[in-house]
Amino acid sequence: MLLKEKRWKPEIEEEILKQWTQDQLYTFNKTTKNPIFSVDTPPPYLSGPWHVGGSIHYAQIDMIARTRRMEGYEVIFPMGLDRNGLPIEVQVEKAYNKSMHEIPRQRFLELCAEFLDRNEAIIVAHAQRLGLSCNSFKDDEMYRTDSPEYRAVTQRTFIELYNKGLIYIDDRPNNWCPECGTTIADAEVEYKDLETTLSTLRFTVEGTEEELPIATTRPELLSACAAVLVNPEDERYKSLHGKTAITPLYNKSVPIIPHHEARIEFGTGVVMVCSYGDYTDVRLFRELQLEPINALGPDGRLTEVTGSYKGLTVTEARKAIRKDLKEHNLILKEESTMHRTPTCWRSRNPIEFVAMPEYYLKQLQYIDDLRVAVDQMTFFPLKNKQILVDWINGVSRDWPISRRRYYGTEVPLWYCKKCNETIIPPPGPYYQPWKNPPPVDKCPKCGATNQFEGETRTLDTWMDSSISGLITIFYTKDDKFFQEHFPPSIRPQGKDIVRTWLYYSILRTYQLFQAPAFQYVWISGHGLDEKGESMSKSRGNTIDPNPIIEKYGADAFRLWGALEASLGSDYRFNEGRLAGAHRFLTKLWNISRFISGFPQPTDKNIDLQPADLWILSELNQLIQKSKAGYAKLDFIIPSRELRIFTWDLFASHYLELVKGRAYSEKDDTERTAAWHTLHTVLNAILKLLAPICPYITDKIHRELYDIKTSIHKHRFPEPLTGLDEKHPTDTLTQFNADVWKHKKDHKMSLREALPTVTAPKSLKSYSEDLKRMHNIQDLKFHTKDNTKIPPPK
RNA sequence: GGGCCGGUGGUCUAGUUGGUUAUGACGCCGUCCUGACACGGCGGAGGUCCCGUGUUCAAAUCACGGCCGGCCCA
Repeated sequence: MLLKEKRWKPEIEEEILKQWTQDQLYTFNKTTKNPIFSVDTPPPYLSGPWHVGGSIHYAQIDMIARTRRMEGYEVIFPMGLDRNGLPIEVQVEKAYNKSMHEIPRQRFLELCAEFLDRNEAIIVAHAQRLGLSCNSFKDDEMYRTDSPEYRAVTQRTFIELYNKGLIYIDDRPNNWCPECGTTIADAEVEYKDLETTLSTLRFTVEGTEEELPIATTRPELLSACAAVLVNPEDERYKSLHGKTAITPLYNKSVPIIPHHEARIEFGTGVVMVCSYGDYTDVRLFRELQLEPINALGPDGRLTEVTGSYKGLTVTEARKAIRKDLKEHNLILKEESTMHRTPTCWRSRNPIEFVAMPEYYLKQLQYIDDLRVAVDQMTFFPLKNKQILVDWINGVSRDWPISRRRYYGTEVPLWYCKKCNETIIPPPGPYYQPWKNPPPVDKCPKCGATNQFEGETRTLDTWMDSSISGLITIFYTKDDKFFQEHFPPSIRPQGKDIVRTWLYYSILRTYQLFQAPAFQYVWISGHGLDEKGESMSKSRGNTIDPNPIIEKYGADAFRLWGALEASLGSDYRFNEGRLAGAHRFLTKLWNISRFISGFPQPTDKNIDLQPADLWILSELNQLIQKSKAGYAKLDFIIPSRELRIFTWDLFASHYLELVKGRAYSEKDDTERTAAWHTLHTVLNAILKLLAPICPYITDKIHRELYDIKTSIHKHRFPEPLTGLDEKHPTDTLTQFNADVWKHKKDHKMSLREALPTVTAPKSLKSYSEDLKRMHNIQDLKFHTKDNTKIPPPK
């Protein structure tokens, strides 16, 4: 009963954690009669450990799960692990200093899995230490996006969409490294300032034959020039708007278009747009709907459209065309310049943009339906819904979903070598076409046998992660359950991946089920560093949560996260404030230690005194405000309310007020009422704080109130009925402050007696408690609202 | 370049459906061991609520413009 430890220490948390694990406290009970609430936990990506922002993010999501549990729901809160995709491949390639193309595919996959397993162990252990109440952390009960089961579901959805005619092949420019001979992803592109030659070429204006000099660093792409841009504000060229230019050497007509992308001060102020000199070109081709010309082939060499430069590499071709242009007197000027050049992180060479056939998922035709679906979901906070709405309004092309990478879910297709027919397998198993035989013996179109080629590409990882919500409610595993509990209740996530994870999840769910993907969407802000910049490995400003948890404990860390981050807004890391959160837990511990010295009365009929009624009435307000905050999933509200009530009202005023009664030797109704009230209030505080600080509340609650059942199996307290809501709280706290100040001003000890004090009349009912608290011999009352204390003689 | 969000004492932050002396934390200053807590108590100093204009009887709160910061996209 009596709390033994003098202080709350982080090490106690580890003992409690062991107990939770042993008791399997948070297991999901499918046969429950309670309403079910399902949380589509973001499966952490296993490229490295969490920084404090990541840990707080998950702690807050855990608060959602714990809140709903204490509201009476049976909660599905899975632990998933996102293991597909490029970053892990890059890590492996860096570690072995080899491209994945230089390693046998099977071996490469094994190396990735080894890295993932190592990172997974670290993250899972950390997630548990943080106090996450996921249903299970058992190895075989967490889901992994690279497991055969998960990938089979991803492939099943691909097959379904393919059969519906929603997937097609199209050419799109990709990042291409001529040195490595492969496509690389955007994430692998590094920008470097490299020296290059800026050549000013002699274009002419059609009709007038007027000279139009254009500076470019990519003369070898001249044959792929599709337009010429001038800035609309540029006075020099206003007369040319809408006219046509003739390219040198190729004598091709291209439109002259006014566009803000042309910088007046760069070169001659006129730029040529080619497929594809850089990202800007790629974008402009799309925006201006220009027809691309493939001057560069997938082999990294120039194509026949360039004429005599066919077969040359980019470097060779640039040299050759400059020579030819000079011979025809088409170069007006050449100068050296620094150019921000996209390069391959591995080979360090400039990359190219080459069009390649890739698979696309249709999405444009769904935009209107998605808007409707989005309006059927409730957003926490509402303002962050706008990020999604803006994105949906801006979607302008279909989603490219195939990747020329290895560590991902395979595109489940085979091709007939003879007639090029695409073979699509039936949904169900996990397919690896690059090593598995096709699902047919002979081609359904031409009848050829054993003439098949498996697809080698994989899917964009968002194809996998966008169905996590369905997995959460046992999609394909338990059809009845799935149908009864669709859609999943809530998608909690950061605002940085609204355009990807959230958008794609909504799109995919709609395509599969023609319904909104979630009931609720909860979108949080970012954890920033002390300076207010978001933490990232590339910035080098990440803060490791582990030393913090070791020093202050997970509860203090979580409480800080709750107090700091108002719903949907960014927050900054600040150790001093975290230490402040820790101090609150010490305070709570000491309050509990004090109260644990008194037995909890078992009597049914308690004769509550005015001071007891006062604090219980205040408690009622606390319960209402806290629960309202929890209902909004905005944890700053209950955490602040609890802090203020517990520290500034309950401890400072009520505890002092009832000490006389509580310590009384007399076994009377007044003492019983004090004991009863102390325990009632503490018990309620613990339950209200439990979702935020699961460790300390469980510990105290077990020691004082329920040794058998964890606080996390209990519900939030209900407000007490029949209490008068009107109490002179401000007058009471002000009176106490006045007395304290008086004694302080007169250098009196707090224990010292005061012969006479005159207090506001509204405090009359607390007379006995007040007299004992301040050691007042004669307490009088008057109709004024001030306090009168004669100075000591 | 475009979009979104924000800008409140030294630092960070609540409050923004407009309405009395603007919330709290950390830090700072002073003081005190009071029957749980010095990781505590009590008292105190410290603010043009980014700037400008406007709407209004009334603006931290609404509108417009600007400056600064963050994030995302291109």
